[in-house]
Amino acid sequence: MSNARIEYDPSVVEAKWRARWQVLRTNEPDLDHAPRPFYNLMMFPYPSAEGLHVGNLFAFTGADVFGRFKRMQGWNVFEPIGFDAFGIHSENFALRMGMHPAELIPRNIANFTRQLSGMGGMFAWDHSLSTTDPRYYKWTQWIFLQLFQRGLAYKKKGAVNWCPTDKTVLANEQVIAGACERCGSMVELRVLEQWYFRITDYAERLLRNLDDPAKMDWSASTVLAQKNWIGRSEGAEIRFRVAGRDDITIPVYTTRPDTLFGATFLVLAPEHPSVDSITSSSARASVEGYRAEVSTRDLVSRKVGDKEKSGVFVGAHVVNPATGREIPVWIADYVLMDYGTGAIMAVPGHDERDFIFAARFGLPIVRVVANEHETADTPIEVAYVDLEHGRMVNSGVFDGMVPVDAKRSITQWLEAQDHGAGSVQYRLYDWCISRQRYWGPPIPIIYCDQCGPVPVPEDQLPVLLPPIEDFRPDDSGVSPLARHAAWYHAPCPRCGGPGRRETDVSDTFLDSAWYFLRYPSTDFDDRPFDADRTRRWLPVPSYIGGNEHAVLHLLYARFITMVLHDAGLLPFEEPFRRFRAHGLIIKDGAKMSKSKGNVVNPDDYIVRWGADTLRTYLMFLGPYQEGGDFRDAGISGPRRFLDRIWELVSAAMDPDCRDAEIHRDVLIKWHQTKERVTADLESLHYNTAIAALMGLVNALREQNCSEHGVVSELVQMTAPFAPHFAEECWGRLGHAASVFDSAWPAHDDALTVSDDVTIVVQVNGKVRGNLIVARSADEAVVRRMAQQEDGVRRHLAGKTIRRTVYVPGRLVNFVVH
RNA sequence: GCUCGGGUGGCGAAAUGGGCAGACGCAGGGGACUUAAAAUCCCCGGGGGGAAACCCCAUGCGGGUUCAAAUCCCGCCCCGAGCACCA
Repeated sequence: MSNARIEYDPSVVEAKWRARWQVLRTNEPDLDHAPRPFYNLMMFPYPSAEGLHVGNLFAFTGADVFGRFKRMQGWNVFEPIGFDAFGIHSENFALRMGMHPAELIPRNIANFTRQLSGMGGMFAWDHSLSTTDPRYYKWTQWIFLQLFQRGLAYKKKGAVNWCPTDKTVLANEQVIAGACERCGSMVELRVLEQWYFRITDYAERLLRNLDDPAKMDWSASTVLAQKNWIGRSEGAEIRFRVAGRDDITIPVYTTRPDTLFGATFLVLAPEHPSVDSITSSSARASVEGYRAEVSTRDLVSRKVGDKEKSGVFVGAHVVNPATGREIPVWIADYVLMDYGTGAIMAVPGHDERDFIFAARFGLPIVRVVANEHETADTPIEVAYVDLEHGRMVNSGVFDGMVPVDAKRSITQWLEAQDHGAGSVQYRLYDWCISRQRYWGPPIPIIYCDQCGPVPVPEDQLPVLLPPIEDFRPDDSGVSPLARHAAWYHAPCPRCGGPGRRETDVSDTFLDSAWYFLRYPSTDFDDRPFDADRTRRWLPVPSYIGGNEHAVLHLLYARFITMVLHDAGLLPFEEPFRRFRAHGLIIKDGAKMSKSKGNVVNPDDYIVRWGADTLRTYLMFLGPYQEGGDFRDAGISGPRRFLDRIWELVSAAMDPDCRDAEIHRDVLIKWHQTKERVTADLESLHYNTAIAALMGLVNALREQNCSEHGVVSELVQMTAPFAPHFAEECWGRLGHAASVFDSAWPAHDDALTVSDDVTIVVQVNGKVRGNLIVARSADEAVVRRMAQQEDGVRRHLAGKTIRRTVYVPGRLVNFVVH
């Protein structure tokens, strides 16, 4: 047979099947009639100029393997891909290259498309999208309007980091030690009007659903990150009366109302609105000086801990409602205006930060909790913060209680006395969505002197981003769009009078907060997502992505989905049923990044080894959900593995290999492998699935077996990892249709257990021999045989067996003294 | 500082309702084939001792529970990621 000698040439095989998939529309499911829809989602990339590196490919391949597996299990898999191409990254890169992002992005997308189809992804290209396409961002703007109409979008002043050299707003992570990460100049704090989304209204629901298995099955690490980010805490809001004033009380939020008797001063954020009215005339100069000093500091250094505490006395006192004593009021920048009420009761005895502050400024420290070795008068050396242990002291009628109980009792007492009430707070902030930049979707609002901010009517969307040449941000803090007069001036949609467009664009996280809703409906221009399509394909049964998006992207997507659900536009409130975080590829001990100079470009590997070999190698080098170490040398193993399957296929093409007899050992190994690989693919344990397939290949070679049915199923199980290769092998074996339209191999439980088992024989827990017995052998026989093993007999000689431990099918352990 | 991961051969890693530690693979050594090399195929391979049969030690470190611990418990050390004055 002549074609048995054909060598495996990946470049030929891969080009052939990529072309065939495209012609046959193999990867384009019927979105309207698919009987078993399965939406296989992965995080879409930002199309950088550098192209995909193998770290990106690792992520996409793992998701693609899962989609291909599901398809072979009979699902109609929809696996779309798109491009998250708006944002500061593209804009900054374009600025650096002296290009316009509108020119740059299509080029990058073309390169990404080439790479993504080259890796053999099962992508439904007909439904690809780019967030920069007006056909897409029209609906991003529409989503903004949905929130605006429901009162969930609002404007307020917010502090931002401002780089005076780059003349731009910086995100907190772009500020390193108070300096701009790009130019190194010191960052200033500016207060600008910003658009916000009221995500905090949804904090409780966003938190609660995380624990609802009917709605969400997510990686534990991701759930935890979201819980921490939402940061729910329970405590009380307590009102403090200002001494000598009837018109003003100051509410504080505390998680430790039980320590109220130990509150020896109050601290307000420097920006707190009551500061002006309570500051005494003698303190005014120092208060003003302190506030001015604080306001020049950037947001990051303001928030970073482990620095000297600073603050000033405002010259006023409040009354502690528990003790009736007057306590001083200070302002200090360790209290943040945007958490709780912007004011705290300081309990230096039982809070580390208050303790440091009190020690620095000589403020009194009172103990209100004591453990069993301490009394009410034991001086406090370090803040005692344990809520579970110890007893209340110096706390009037609450003395003797455990702090957790006192927390409840004192809250009740406060409510009864009308001094406050139990309260729940969240660490989560409202989502600031405005960006004073160019490369994003304009926020669809027109300001009118008569009507105020007016939403752009839906039928006038999209508000196109004008193609201006000078999109460089300037010193004004106003978006570059404001300089484009023809665009900036627009009539008020309500009264027709002169109006001005909102010049901020929206955050890229808004683009990516709904892209999964758009994919199935990219062919409709009159609606963002079609109701029938959405009902058929969503919520997403499998979403795979990086944990770097554990909080922001995934939380925002959940929030937007919830809002659209409440608006009656979606039949579900959680968009992703199952989410799994993949790991990271490490190279030379570090995460792959351009700044580290350890980026590996997959193109060279695909040319040298083939995409199928690279895919298999990436999935083999470590557990998918943990990542692994990329080393050049390792890739030859997976290639040898494919070569050996190719040889088995060549042999199996011989008619004599049909229905040939299968050695019992091979038969068992075959069924064990099917069971193992199926379970491993389901749980994303790709590295061990490949190891099992290698084991089957080794067994077939040892037994000289290339039975047609076994080799066919081996090829099927290899298909998710090496799709082009498997198609070619499948064809060579004489199967007509695509391997991806074949049914996933089933195993026979009865054939997954071997007839014989190896029993380990131990004496005092140390292995001294082993024996092979029939699985069905009974205990007495096994014990007797075990005692007669040479090594065992030697170690039992002259000793008395005190006890025998027998684990069926596993071991016998003789305990002697 | 807090939270979450993770420390197993020369290397990537397997094995956790406790039960032969190192499956599978890379690199390495030896052999076959070849005039030779590459490719391919076969064999070896944690450390120590021993001629060998065998014996001892070994899953970051120190304790503990158990007939039996990589796996469970207590106390440390190191690495990675995230959060970071959230009252």
